Amino acid sequence: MIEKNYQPADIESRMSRIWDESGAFKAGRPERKGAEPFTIVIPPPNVTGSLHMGHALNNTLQDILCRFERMRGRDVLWQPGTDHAGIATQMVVERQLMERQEPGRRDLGREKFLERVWQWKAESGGTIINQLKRLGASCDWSRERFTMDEGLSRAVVKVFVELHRQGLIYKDKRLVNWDPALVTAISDLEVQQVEVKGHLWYLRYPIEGKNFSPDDPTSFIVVATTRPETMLGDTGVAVNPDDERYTNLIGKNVILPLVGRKIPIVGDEISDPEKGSGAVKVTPAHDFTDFEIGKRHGLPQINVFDKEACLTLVDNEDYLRGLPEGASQLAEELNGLDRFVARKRIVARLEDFGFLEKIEPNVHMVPHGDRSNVVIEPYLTDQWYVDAKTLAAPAIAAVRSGATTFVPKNWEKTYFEWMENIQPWCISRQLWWGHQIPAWYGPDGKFFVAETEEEAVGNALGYYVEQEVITPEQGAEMARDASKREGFITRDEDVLDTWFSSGLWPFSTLGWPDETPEVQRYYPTNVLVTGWDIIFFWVARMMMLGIHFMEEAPFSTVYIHRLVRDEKGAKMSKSKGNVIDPLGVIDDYGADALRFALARGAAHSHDIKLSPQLVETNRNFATKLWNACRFAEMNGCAMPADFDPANAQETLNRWIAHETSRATREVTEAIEGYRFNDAANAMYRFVWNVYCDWYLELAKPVLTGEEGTAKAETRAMVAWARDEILKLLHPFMPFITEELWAVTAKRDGLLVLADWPRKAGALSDEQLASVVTTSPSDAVIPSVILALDAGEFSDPEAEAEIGWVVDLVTAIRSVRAEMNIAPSVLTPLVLAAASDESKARAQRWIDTVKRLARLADVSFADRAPEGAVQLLIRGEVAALPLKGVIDFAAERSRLEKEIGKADGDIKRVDAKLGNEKFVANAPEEIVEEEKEKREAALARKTKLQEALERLKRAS
RNA sequence: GGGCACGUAGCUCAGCGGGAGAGCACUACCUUGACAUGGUAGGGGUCACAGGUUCGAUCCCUGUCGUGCCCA
Repeated sequence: MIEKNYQPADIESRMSRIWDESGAFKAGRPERKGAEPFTIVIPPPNVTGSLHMGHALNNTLQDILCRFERMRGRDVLWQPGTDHAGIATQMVVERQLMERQEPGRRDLGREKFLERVWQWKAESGGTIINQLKRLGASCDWSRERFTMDEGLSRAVVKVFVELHRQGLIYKDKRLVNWDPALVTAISDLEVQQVEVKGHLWYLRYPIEGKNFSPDDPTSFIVVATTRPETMLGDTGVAVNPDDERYTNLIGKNVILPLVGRKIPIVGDEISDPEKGSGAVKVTPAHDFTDFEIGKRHGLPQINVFDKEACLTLVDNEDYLRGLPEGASQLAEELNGLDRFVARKRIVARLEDFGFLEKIEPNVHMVPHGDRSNVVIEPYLTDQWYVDAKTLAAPAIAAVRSGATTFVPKNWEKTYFEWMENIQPWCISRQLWWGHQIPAWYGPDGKFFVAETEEEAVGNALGYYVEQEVITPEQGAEMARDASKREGFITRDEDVLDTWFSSGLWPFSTLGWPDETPEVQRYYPTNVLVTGWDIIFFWVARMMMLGIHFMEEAPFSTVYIHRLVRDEKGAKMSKSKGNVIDPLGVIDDYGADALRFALARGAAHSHDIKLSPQLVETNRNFATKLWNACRFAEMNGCAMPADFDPANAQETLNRWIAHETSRATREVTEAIEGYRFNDAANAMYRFVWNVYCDWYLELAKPVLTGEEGTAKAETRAMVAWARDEILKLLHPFMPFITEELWAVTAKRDGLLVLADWPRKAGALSDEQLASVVTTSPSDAVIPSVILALDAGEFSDPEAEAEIGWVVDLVTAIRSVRAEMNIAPSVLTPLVLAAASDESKARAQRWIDTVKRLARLADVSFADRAPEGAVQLLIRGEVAALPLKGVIDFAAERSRLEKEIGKADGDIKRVDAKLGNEKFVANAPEEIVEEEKEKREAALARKTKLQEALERLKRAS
């Protein structure tokens, strides 16, 4: 029994439980052993995260695919889980410690702190997973994984060690993006370029050997910089070799103001004569461009900052080297200052001595850490790197060859662009939470990489014994007792970038490096679904590592969806306060409504603009479906076991079978093509505008009429079409459809595992195989094809008849509305000179048409009565005698307008047909169509003119 | 500066070579036995602009203008 009101909250909690208990989402269900697998790995959300609209969209789309394929009989594995989010998690736990006024991270020490992180994870790490369940995500929750799990960690170590052995992981001293607040390196992708209103400082650098005077331009060269404080680390000045102002200066030296360091002027193409003064200071240790310039010209790298981006000058050998007496005074004065305080001091000091020429306002992009939101410092450190360029080559090739394809295809260009310009990937992070790097250092800094401490230590001790640093006895002792080697052999403190482990996700979650049956069966996966904003995080990493270790790309398709924005098109952000919380929306309107709203908006070329109102609209759709099912129930609609829609006798029933078949085809093809919006919108139209608006309305007289075969068949068909609708809608609106499935009939099983309505002409792989194996000489048509032909239901005659009814009813309603005829007034209808076919149709539909068009009765006549409103329905006149009601002038102008339209059509077609080139060049069927159009328009015009004549006579 | 999109009804978007569409919003009427979270009807668009290709362009090409995003 269906409840009177649709209440999503009730249904959703109940269905979640039922699905969970049934094990419906589990991969490898025994009855699907022989089925083809369908695999999606979830792009692992951050364990600290909570569900935002982006997740809601991303997972709705994945769920549509999974439920669709599950209903098509595939063995679906949707692999869920979260990543450990090194920086974010560490920040969350540190904040928690602070709020609780407990000892901080450094006070606790590494081991204790990590215990706290695990404790936090146990308590709060399941948030987003539970939220995904509320959305209805049909993941195999029994297989949930976490990137710090034992197995996945083993995969990480193995990958690190192997890549290192292959020379694809190495240690290097390069500039990294350094976050001075979090005190760690971060990746390019964690850096946000933010437009900042800054300044351009023009500084005078005195030329060696000249007497510096601010009034003598030949005594100095002007450099422009956005970061004057870095001048302490300058080791050169670069000018463009083609810049005539400076060519004579190349090779000379300048004396660095305040510092006194002698640094060369070099010629380098990178210097843009148009920009600033045309000369730039070169600070190789603090700027990516300068680093390259420095390398080209052999300039030293002088690092003047510490890890927190405070000046470190005292005891800084690189800085002090070669400086004149008195330099240490400045060093002491500035030492320890924050970079922005230092900037002010240095600028003031430069100004005092006449070294500051001018300051211009300058809007420029400044890198910020996306977590800490502080300015990122290019910083010279030792870090571990992955040779991404080498790994990228096969990843590029996989897309070029079509082994992996992007949907929509144009994202491939972005992918190539990025992959072809990929930089070495810095994978070490100065954090505690994460996979600690499996490298051990000896006293001389030499490192030993191995999968286990035992192995690494063994190698190290062997080496140092051989080098006679220690005796064999000492070595044996240290090998036996870990405390003995403390301080001699130490493990690398750093951990790996979270993405290093996420990159392994498509196979580490399946049990790799163990040779599990799951790896065999579910790798490679079918599709990765992700937003374009993070294409490089997931796609690139998973592609590179997947191909390298599994010898096959991790997914054959990458579906890129757009972003969810607010109703005005602005990106949702906490600071703007325009965030729509998916859970709030689910509370208000239900998960099904949210999912359907997202799916209907998920077009390929646009971001989705979402508003609560839009979700409400889709909740209304759910209500509509609910009430349609209630209607069916109240009318005793049920499907006998042996019911076959293809054998229906009633035209109306054949028509809805025809329309259902068409909807099935549309929806199936749209999902197959990842056109979620087309699929959802096709269902919206079919349910509302076909099933509810016409089929149920037209069926009402039968359902409320006398018992008999027609009524029995209609009851069965109403139920059949309803079931097809529930199936077709299930991937989009799983909760309501499952509920309605359960309450509308006695079922063999859950809807989630029911068979997808067969698309006309589509063969399952199994069926295909059986067709293919049938030898061509075999005259027997495989039975499977016959069965499928029956499944493709088409009935143009039924379509024509119901179309006629629809047109008639619509036209009468329209004219009644125009003439302001009250609904309570029933009018007669006269069909003039009706064909036998129309007469027969009218007889069959008389009750329905009377009801829907509010008619008193229907009769036939040779011609329309005098003074009637005359409607043209599919070439024949239907008249409403409305003496006393009809406004002759208005009716005349209506008919004249109609005639005008017909005339316009004829003229347009005549223009075409009169054009020799058209007749000669256009395809025959188009010409034929145009001729038919002309005929039709002409016939319409003739009839309308007759009607007008009659009207004139009457008035 | 380089790249990718996108300018179609008030709004959000579909259509992408042969008669301009949907949803929402709006207007009018309707509490008719599934549904007012509803029904019926209606108004509303030189498909950004300019060229070109074509028998024919909202659709393909070029350019202009405008908008958004990504990378420098």
